[in-house]
Amino acid sequence: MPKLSADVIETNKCRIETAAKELFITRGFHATSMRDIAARADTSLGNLYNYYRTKEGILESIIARYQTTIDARLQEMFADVDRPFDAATLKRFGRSIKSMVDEHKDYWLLMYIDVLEFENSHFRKMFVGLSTKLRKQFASEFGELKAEGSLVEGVDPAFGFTAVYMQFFSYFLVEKLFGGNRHFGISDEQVIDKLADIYCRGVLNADGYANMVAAHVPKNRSPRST
Amino acid sequence: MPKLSADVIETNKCRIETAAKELFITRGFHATSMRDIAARADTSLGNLYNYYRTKEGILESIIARYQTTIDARLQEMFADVDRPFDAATLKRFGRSIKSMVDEHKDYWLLMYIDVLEFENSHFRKMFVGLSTKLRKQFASEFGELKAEGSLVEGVDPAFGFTAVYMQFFSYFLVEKLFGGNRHFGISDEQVIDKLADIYCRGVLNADGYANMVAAHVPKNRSPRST
DNA sequence: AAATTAAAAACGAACGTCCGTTTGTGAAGC
DNA sequence: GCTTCACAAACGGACGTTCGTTTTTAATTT
Repeated sequence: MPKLSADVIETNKCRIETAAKELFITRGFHATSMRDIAARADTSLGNLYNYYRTKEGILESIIARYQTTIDARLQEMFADVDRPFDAATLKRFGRSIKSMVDEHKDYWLLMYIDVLEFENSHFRKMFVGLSTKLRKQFASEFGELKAEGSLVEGVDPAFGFTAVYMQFFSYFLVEKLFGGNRHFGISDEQVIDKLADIYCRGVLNADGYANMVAAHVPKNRSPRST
Repeated sequence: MPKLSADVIETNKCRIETAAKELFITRGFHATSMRDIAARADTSLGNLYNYYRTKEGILESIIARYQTTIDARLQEMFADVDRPFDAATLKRFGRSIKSMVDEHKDYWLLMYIDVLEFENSHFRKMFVGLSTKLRKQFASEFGELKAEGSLVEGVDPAFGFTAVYMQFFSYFLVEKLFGGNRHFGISDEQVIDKLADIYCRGVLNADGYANMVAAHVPKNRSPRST
């Protein structure tokens, strides 16, 4: 009764969406025609409508497919953060964000398309309640910091982590998508280092900061260190 | 011999560009037609081509007109910063950025149009060499901080100011354009306060921070009472 | 294993609409 | 009275989508 296997259908959809994505991010959604997409996907105009109801349906499918990839990637990055305001951990986190922005540049361009042409309707959930999500994610870590008395009074660690997360994120977006070209004046690696230091110093009190530094000297936390 | 006075021409161009801008930012550049623009500007389709060579010419004119406005606004904001890492000054600066983003939301949407459809060619200069510009802008202020020995060792104040500037800026862009909806979990005013505090603490050393606080709290409303 | 079959998939022409731009023709201003 | 501005009609093409037909497909029957 049905004719194409699910695998083949998936392969075809992938080919179409890859073609569409490449066109969308280089010339925008409205400036890309269904004929362009068909040609680049090596199929016919009419056949696109066997897979998607409308042109916008293609965009939505691309975004949905990406979303799960990005979500998994973010979870992985968060799982790697055991001590949120340990400078070395924060630097590692910053490098992860750099990789994520680099590797999924297309996705973030789609986000801007969404902002402009769909009032960010597909991506809105990316930022709403962000600090709440992070507070839950790091509930035990933040609790520990508070219990230790390592935090500056009046500074919420969930706020601090949201801030440094968004700062890394915005920095690399500007660098990769806006042609920032070292807009902070130093290399990406140095930006990560300096930001991590500023945030640790801004969130941890004198005791907490000293403990953090001390805890990291003798310990051999990362297999990467020599 | 020209026929319309320069004033009238300017007025007409303004009317056309205002109409075009409103359409561009609500539905995107390619999704806006010259007919739409003509209708909203209360003129005829053909007449648009007496003022602009192409549709893209309208966009370029809008951007150019805005650019001078924004540049002046930024200069004004910077001029108001006498002591870059005084918490109260930094908070005032944050509120300025909030106002600027609020009042010129259109401009920043045009920036995203530029990123997507023109590879950011019109806006690139906004970010290149940003920290260098700020270093020049605040040369004397930064020098003074260094001379006083108020700075944390290894932290460049020009870097710190670039970072906090971009942080404020990105935060409000996400709030206004991406539907962030208090994505830091607290009000804009509180975000400004907390970020300013974190950055002051991250950039100034213990002496510098104490001096800054003392210099700015002449009354007995002491934040350090506990 | 080969032939049959009916539904799904591929296709491209066709549809109606809208696009950016050009052109020609009066109206208005120095 | 010549130049410029305003306008609407017109042009050629491209748009997203539909539709009818042909081809492919995999299960079913020989």
